[in-house]
Amino acid sequence: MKYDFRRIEKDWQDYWRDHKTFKAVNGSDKPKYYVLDMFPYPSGAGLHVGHPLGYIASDIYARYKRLQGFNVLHPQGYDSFGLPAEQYAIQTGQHPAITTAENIKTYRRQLDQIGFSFDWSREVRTSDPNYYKWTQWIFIQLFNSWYNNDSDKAEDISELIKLFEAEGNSTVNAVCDDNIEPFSAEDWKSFSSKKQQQILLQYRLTYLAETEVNWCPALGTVLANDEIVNGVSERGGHPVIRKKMTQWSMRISAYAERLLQGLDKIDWTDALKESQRNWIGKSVGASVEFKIPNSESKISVFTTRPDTIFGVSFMTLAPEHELVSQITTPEQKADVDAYVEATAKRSERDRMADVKTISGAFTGAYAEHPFTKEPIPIWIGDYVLAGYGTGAVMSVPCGDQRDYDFAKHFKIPIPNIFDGVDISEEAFADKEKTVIGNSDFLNGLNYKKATKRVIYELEKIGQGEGKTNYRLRDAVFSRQRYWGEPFPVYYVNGMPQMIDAAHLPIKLPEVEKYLPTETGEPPLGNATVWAWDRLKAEVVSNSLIDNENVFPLELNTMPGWAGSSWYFNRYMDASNENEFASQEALNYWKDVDLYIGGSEHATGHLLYARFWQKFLFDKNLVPVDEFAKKLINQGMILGTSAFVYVLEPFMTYKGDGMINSIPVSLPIYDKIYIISFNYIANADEIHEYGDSRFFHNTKIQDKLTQTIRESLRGKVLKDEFDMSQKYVDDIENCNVTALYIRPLHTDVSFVNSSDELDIEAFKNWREEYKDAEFITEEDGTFKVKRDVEKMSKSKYNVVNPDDIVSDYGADSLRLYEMFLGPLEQYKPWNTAGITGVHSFLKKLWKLYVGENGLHVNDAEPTKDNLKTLHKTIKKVQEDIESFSFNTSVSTFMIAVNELTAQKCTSKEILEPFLILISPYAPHIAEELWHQLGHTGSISTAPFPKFEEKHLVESSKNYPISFNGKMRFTMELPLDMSKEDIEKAVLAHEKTKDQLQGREPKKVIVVPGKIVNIVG
RNA sequence: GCUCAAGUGGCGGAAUUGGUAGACGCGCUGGAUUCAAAAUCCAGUUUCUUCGGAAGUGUGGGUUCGAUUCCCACCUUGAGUACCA
Repeated sequence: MKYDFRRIEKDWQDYWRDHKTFKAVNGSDKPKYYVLDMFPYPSGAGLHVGHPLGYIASDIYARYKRLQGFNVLHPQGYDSFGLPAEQYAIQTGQHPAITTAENIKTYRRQLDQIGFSFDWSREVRTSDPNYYKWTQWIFIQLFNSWYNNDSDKAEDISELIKLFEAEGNSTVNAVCDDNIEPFSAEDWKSFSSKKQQQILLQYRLTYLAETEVNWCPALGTVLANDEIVNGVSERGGHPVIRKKMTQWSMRISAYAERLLQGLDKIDWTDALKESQRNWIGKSVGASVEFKIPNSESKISVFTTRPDTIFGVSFMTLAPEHELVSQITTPEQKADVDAYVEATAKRSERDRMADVKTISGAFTGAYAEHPFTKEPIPIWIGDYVLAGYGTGAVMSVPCGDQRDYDFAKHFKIPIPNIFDGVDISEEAFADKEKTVIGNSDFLNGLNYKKATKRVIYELEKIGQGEGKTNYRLRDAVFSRQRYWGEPFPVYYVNGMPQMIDAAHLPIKLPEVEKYLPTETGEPPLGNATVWAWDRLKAEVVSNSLIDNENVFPLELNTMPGWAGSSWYFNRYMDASNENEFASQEALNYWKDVDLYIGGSEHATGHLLYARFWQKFLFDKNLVPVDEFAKKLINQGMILGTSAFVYVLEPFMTYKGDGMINSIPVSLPIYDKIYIISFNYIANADEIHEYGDSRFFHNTKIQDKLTQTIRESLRGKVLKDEFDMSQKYVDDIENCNVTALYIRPLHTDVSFVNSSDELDIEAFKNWREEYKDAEFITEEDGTFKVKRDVEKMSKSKYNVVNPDDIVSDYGADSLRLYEMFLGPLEQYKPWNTAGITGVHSFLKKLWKLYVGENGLHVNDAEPTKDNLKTLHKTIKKVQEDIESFSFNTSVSTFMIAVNELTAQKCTSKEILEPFLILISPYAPHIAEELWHQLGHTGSISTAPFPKFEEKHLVESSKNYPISFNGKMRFTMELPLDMSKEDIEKAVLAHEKTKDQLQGREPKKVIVVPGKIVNIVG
């Protein structure tokens, strides 16, 4: 009988489905264990071999825990709302609901054939109205809550209203908008309803406000900070600009401190915690208020170094700071306006790419030092960011390098306030060594004492206080897209009103055009049935809006992370129609015991989900305030791409109609090698910024191209750095600016086995390169260069798991993915290696089944049999518990090799061995288990018990080393005394050879381990 | 720039309370089987070597009887973050 994996895998997948083998029940005598994967976006491309890596690991763990006697919850679902699904729908010109359903079908088929032990009865889809009903419901809870700093938790908004009615807002210690105006109880009562609502919005945990947002014209939507990478959108790599828009936001900043503290009690990787800490960005210091003489305005700054306040020689405001226009003197107006305008023009990416150029302008205004009362010139400069702190800094050039550079550049005095420190070359920023001088009451104090003292003095004069600042900003929650959760919100007199929870879900309306617009009009604006009838409590036609009780509905939709911020709770009670999950279910499953997913969600999903969980906890809706006890980031499986190189003069980037400077990370290109570092612009677009000159001259460009071509012809392309270094001189001599060797991804179907590219086929495939000049090898062939990178359809390096499963089977795929290397590590995929695990499975099969059927019998196991089994149990158990799945696959291979060599047929050995391997290769294990005569699933068997006694040895093959180097081994009894071991070793012939007549200086004997002779 | 992680054969990787470096697998070489191929099985495979051995875990130092493992400095790669006051 042969190992017929196709038949076996299908049979057992059918069995599991028909018998609902992995259905988890809420409540059991067994202890609970919740194993969760980050649910996938069902993208149109389907799964590639990288996707199941984490699922396989979690599945092994879930199956292991079942064998250990736990009641295991191991669910799966789809994060089916959001940009990726919608972008795919737009590309293919279909409705997102249709493509999403199709994609989910593909995903499900692909997942099923890998043999996961998911409980599909609990499947969730974030785009399902029965699911997003509760996303909307949670949104309403957030709207109806505020953050009370005194109780340090979210409370009902009605409590806040009571406080306002009783004593105004002066005694309220809440997290709220910075620009809140104080009012009394009388004031509150006298306010119009609209004004009251406006004030409440400044306190609510989700609120509508005009904020500066990251607007992405190409995607037609705003993006959250974590959705932007290197100044361009994470999805598609489109430019992002700053824009003021009225948007829903989440007051996540209220939870900054608790999100930070909570990290200490969860078992997540240090790297991930570090990146969340970084994102929260706590810094402790003081806020200081600087008065502007003869003006109502004050400048408030945040500083971590209040101790250096006597070193302030100027102040700097961000160019966008609201005071700039007010305080600028008429003489400086032209300068300041020009600078503000120039800064506004620069894209985020430009600003990021060019942090070295110092620029700024003097406003002509002066502030007053809080202690010395000296006038302090007020400058503006783009090194101060509008979005951090107050958008203004007190500049202490002697203590901060950026202030120092700015002062040097604009010839502003640099007073020294540090004793015994030379600041003629650079600023002195070492807090630990600081001794303050020239600073009145701070003289002679160190950093700690001076900080304490100065805060005391500032508070005394009412011009400052100790303050903790967080980098974490409130999260923008509106998207101008179609494929997302609609807000349960309608507007009366421009003020948002929540729809009563009883009427949820508010279903996504049908629209004719669901494409986003570049101007920011949300697609829901095209819906004709999208108004709220308050009396009937239903969505009605827009034409009725003039009626007394019919109001417009919110046109924005929620971002992709809305649905993923609480889905782990829904799995606990996925079909509940009355609650997002019953308290009974929530109290039983509590939290995720093991969460596996990618590290790319560190500052997005994983932070937002923690935030919502803490909020739900505050509202007594969930029993724990951290949703996942342990989290593992699986590494990415990389694909091998093939490149061919083409010579190209640099093309201007016109994604948003703007001219950009150096393409630091232009994602529109696959990869760019810069030969020279200037820029060719069109003749009518000549700019000059700082040191980088932009000019245009086609003749020079042509000459350069010629030079490069001639230099490169016949050269072997080895690595891009050498290349650029080698030719950079030529380029500069030509006075020319830029040229690229551009690598193009190649479909491997044009590449033969010796890596030669069929250039004609390639050119037909990518017609735009019909006339391009490709770089050849010395022998004139077009060879591709291989490089390992992220697997992606656009890189033509995708390996489809379907092919692997059909050629080698799911068990081979599962074993191989684990065998590839440590789970957390990034590693390249190489299909060739799978034959190793596949032939292992065949050997495993042969161990149980011979030509004439099963050859397992009741033979008494030998000592060796028992030893092999028990050392395997020990190692595999240790490995699973430390998530070292790659080494347990090796252990299985060793065990099968040994048992085969031992000709083991004993059921007593082979049965427990099958249980051991069943989490990894469940299909073959079930099949053999069944053939051994069992009727139920192997997943209900108990995990074998390790017994030390089978591993006890009587002798040890001692390594004998000389000066630490092992030279030979000696078999000696383990109960031999140190002295006898020494004697036996010294008497050995090879010892004499090694010593060559010298006397051993010292002999180290570690019984049971090693002997080392120092000679 | 800062933070973190990692550097071991042709390749993926194994080995840490410091104790036989290269497990396991791929690839490669030779052999058996076969008309042949696939499949399977056996042997070998870090480098150098005068075949006795010797060197060897990014580089240079240190601690130790003994270091891939601990300490210091540096180099390289990857990831994250970036004028955060």
